[in-house]
Amino acid sequence: MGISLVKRTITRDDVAREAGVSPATVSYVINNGPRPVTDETREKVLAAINKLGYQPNALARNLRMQKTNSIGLIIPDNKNTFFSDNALGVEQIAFDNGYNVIMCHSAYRLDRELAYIHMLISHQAAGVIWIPCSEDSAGAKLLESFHIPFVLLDRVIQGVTSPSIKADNFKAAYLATNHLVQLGHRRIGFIKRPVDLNHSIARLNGYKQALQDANIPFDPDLVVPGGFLFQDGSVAGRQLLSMASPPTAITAYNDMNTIGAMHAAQEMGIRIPEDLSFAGIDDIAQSEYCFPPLTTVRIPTFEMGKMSANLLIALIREELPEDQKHHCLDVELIVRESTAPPCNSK
Amino acid sequence: MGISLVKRTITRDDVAREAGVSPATVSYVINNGPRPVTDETREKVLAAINKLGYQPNALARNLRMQKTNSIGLIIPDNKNTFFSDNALGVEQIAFDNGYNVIMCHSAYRLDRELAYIHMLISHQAAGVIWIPCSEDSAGAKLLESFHIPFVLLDRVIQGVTSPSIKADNFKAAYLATNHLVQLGHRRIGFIKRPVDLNHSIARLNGYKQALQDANIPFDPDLVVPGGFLFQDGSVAGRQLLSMASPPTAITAYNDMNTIGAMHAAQEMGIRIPEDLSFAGIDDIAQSEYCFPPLTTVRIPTFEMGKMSANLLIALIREELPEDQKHHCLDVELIVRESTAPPCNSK
DNA sequence: TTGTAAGCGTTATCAC
DNA sequence: GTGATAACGCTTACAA
Repeated sequence: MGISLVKRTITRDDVAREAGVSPATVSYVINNGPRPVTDETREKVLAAINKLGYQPNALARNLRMQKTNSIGLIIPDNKNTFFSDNALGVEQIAFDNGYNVIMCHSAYRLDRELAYIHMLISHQAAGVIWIPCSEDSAGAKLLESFHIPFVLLDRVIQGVTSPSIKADNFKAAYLATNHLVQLGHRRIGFIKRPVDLNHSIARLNGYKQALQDANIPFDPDLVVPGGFLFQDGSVAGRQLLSMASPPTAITAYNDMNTIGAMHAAQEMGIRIPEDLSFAGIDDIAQSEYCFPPLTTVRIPTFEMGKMSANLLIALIREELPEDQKHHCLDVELIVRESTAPPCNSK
Repeated sequence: MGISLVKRTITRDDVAREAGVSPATVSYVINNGPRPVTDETREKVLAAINKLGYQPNALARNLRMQKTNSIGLIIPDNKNTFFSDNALGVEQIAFDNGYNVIMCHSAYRLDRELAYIHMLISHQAAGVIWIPCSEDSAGAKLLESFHIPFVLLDRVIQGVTSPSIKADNFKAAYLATNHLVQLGHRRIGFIKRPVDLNHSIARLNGYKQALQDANIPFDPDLVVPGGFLFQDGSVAGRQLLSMASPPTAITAYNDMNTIGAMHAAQEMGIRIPEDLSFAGIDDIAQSEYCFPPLTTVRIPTFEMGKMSANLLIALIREELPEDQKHHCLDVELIVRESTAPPCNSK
């Protein structure tokens, strides 16, 4: 027994009746205030809660309190580990602080993004963490008009001054390119994002700066567009490698394209790293799995997620100092080298 | 203007006042029923809604209706693409049906799982999709006692009769192993899950059956435990390859371990596929990125997520026929072969 | 066809 | 220290 089989919710009034106290007293026990309760009464109430298996109704509570513990997380694609890893960081901090996360996938579509924003407003979300899929500001305006705080993750929107978190994308590309420069390469191919956004432009600039610092002239022919699929990187790689004077090293705005290009090179029978070097930026795929090992710059996605949640919670609690609204997280080069014997040694 | 700058929520009563009608009429317009409204009144109401930027309060609505549109999704780890891909499928179907998804990460911890289940009960979740991290039935009992329907994804819990979705794990391992058998291999190593669960036992059995069907005696020495990390697969691979009489082909209960083992072999300078073949089962990493190309069995994670959401929604609507409660999704072998010239041709 | 009002399960302000 | 009771914003039965 103990478990009710009738489909009627057990309310605070039931608990009060069972414990022989008033409904208000039950609230005071549950919420540990705002008024004191004698230990004896408390015991009675807790016993009744236990016996009835009472669970407070968060809907009623939130309606009354005029606020919720829900935060919306809007990301373009959970299949992409860059986003899902961010999501994990957000969830972790949210959980630790008693918030729950409503997952919203825009699928890179503005209409879905707006639909979700309407939903979040309707559900009285306490705040939103958002990786926008465009620079459109309609959603931001909407959230602002309903006084729902939000944090922009990885992207920016023109004219929106909300807190933001990003990685040091310039440095990421700089480090990857510079690693290849240090290996002695002077013709370094770069696969760029097919449609440039703020962060991909920063990466292209990092590439250019690393070349410039090494007194290597920038050759626009060595920059080719990749794509969002692994195969796109492969195509871009083949394009670079079939040039009259092909690069001796390749990097890209993200690892999906780096790995695709590396794959293409391997299919072409080119020896890596003897005849061609690679360095990546770890957005999406897990470069760790590559062979030969691939040196990459790690983007701290999980940390970005955690930080954005911390920022949002501070914002909700109105405890966020103005000078801590915008953060750029540092990135780190991870050198991976093969201990494998040369290819033809066996 | 048009957007209120005072932090006061605009309610249905405000709309009614603005439109010069009663609050009830506003509801009838918003909900398209249950009573008819003249076109003229409707226009007035819609105009007022628009002018005031009114958004109905879902909390109040749900409290009144005694039900919500929220479904809980409990997964162990969103970083693992097996789970995040499932999540994407769930979200897609949920969105299409007007449900929102509350993401709950158990991080493989029972206490977190239970904490989330309590949260979902408290929030009056309409249903739950759950990839349990253990065979403990406390959470299931709790959900049942609150009459919250749930679907078990990929796992089963002893004594729990809720609807379930899984992949044909037996067939997956059978296909992978059989692929290697067809290539002529007779000593095939298998990396098993360190702690066996229902699905990993099915995979081990699939491996055994494929051997048996080819009249290859089962050699327990060829089965070694892997782990949850890429490195674990690498260690297991080295273990197999340093045997007195090593296998000529290797497969594993998941691709994390397959790829780890393949990596180990490459580090050891072993030529693939000339001296050693691999076949995988695509749970986690994206085998597509491997070189040499890796033949794998695709587990339809996205489809599993979609199907579980469809099942749950039918269950919520009490429209789920008894004979459609349990589903086992088919799996498919994806043969990938290299077009690369042999390793030493250059 | 439309208005009025009860009630969903809470919290918090009153009295006692 | 505790018990009644008025909101919170909505849906819907009932009244007009």
